[in-house]
Amino acid sequence: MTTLPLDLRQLRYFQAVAEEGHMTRAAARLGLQQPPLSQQIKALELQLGLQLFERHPKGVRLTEAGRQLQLESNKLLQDMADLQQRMARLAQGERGCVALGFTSSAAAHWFTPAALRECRRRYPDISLALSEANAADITAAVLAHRLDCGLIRVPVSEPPELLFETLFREPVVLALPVDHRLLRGRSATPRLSLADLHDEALILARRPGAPGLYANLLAQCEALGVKPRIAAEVDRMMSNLNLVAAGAGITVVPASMQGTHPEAIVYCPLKEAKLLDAPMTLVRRRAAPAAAVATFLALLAEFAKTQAGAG
Amino acid sequence: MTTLPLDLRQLRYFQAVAEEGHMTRAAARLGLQQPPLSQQIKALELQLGLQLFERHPKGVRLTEAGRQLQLESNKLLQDMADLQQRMARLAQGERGCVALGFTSSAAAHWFTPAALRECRRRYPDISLALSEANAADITAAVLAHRLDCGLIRVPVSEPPELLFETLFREPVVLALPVDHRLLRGRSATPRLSLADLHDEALILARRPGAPGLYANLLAQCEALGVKPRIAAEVDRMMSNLNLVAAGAGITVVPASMQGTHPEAIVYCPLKEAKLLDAPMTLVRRRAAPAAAVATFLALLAEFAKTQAGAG
DNA sequence: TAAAAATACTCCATAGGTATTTTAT
DNA sequence: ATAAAATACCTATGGAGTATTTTTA
Repeated sequence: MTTLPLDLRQLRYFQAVAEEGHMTRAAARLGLQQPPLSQQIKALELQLGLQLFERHPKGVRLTEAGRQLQLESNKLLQDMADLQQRMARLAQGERGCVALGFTSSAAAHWFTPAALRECRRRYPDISLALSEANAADITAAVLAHRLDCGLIRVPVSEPPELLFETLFREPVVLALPVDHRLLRGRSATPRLSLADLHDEALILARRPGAPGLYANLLAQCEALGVKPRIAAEVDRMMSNLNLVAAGAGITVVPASMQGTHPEAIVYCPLKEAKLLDAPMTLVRRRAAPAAAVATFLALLAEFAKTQAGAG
Repeated sequence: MTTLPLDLRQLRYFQAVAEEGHMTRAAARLGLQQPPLSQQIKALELQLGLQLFERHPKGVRLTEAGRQLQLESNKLLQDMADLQQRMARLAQGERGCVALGFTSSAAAHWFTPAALRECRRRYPDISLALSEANAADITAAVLAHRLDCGLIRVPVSEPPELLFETLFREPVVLALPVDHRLLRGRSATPRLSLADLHDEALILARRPGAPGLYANLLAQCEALGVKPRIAAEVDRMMSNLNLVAAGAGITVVPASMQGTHPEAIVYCPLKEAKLLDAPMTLVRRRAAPAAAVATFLALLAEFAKTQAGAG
């Protein structure tokens, strides 16, 4: 005998009657008439094979079995309501999981950690799965649904299924040792030009698998006939600045990195900054994202506006 | 917006589809056709505002939200099944609560603790609420639903709403000190008569509120013109035997107490035992008892038969 | 006798069935 | 081209409403 499953509706009705101790009042509270309520209670008693209420002329009273059911079904109904609540939060994007990839250069910008911190603060039930990789791998992972979205600088390829959105562009600045000759006899932070780089010792970060900021810089110099000397090639932008601070040469960095080694480095605006500025690019699939991802993307967009103002 | 409650049926359907990864197979497993199943799944997705499955040409696959729902609803469905199971056990009388009262003389008989022990062994989920009181209080408590049933010896009143059932009758025996003069020059345990009590030192247990065995004994003696001397009055039957063992006199006890102080007391059958035998009486309401009480009563009846054979 | 619950019936919403179309590989 | 899911439409079970009767203190 495979007994029929319990009916949630009947349990809810039962709860109402148990609390009111009165069929008619319980029916009113439930927004229905007394007879169907009596019927459902009776059906429940029949199915369980238990008398749940003693009928008295001024209402009903729980039997021992009824009291037992009340105790045990209360928890169940609560769990059910909780489940519904959690699902609603999932649907509204207040809960869920976002898989985000970023390049090391995207991670280096204060925007990235700040946005993630804000997401955790505002949406503690959105869990962020973070991973760092180069732009090509991130693009492939988003395409393959292994990631929901990615933060990169310059896209390396643009498959039609993906959307590349520039969150903001960031100007670049020249970084020079405080005692560099280009600074002598000028204002504290003079506006310089690419032409000033001619014959200068230049420090570059070359990222494998991504034609980044420095490829662009060299192309622009070549277009102007300017020929800097490559003094060093390193693998992280922060290393550039360490070398500049040591007086090994000059470099170009996103403006957001200003402030590193303030005692040893002077950051100067560059006339051609617009030609060189570094984008922060969001990669995502064109298809509508899951709700939690949408929430995260909205937060990123909002934060990007903040950054545009601040930059 | 008070969202509609979740539908358990849809959750069960969802589980089946999630496990099968295939609408048609899941429908077969659930004993229905594919279209209504698809409809219910769609309705669930619509209500939650979440896509639960990705539709593929060879079946369906859970989305991230679907996986979440699966995890959380699994537990809920399990809890629901458990609740149903527990209620079924309540209905079948394998679980529940029995409030039992007994007099101290009922408790003194091995039958009572043995029956309770057996009940605990066979039905560990039936909880026994035990209380000791005199027969009058027990009768009143059963009448007032404070107790489900009671074990007493001689009923003190018999309200029509209550049922008094003699589980078994127990003969009484005479208990004499081993060196008593009635034993001299006879067989080891001679059959004695009430007439032999004439002028003997008799030890009685007088129970307040219950005309018990000893009131009956004195009445029978009087009817025969036999006049024993009352040597002592105590409040527990066991005390009688202690005094007999000390040689203070003789007494009459239910046969079940034979074996106490075997080195000092001789128990002799009594010719008039039938007139004096002590009943074990079950008190209960005439109305049909709760299932667990019925189970307990059945066990008592079964045990009483055993006792009848053993006695 | 006067409340509250139970019963008798009616109606309709919807779960489920059947037939068919659409979809995606 | 094929297997699976979606859609369209129909049927019927049963939940809920209305009117009435029964119950019990």
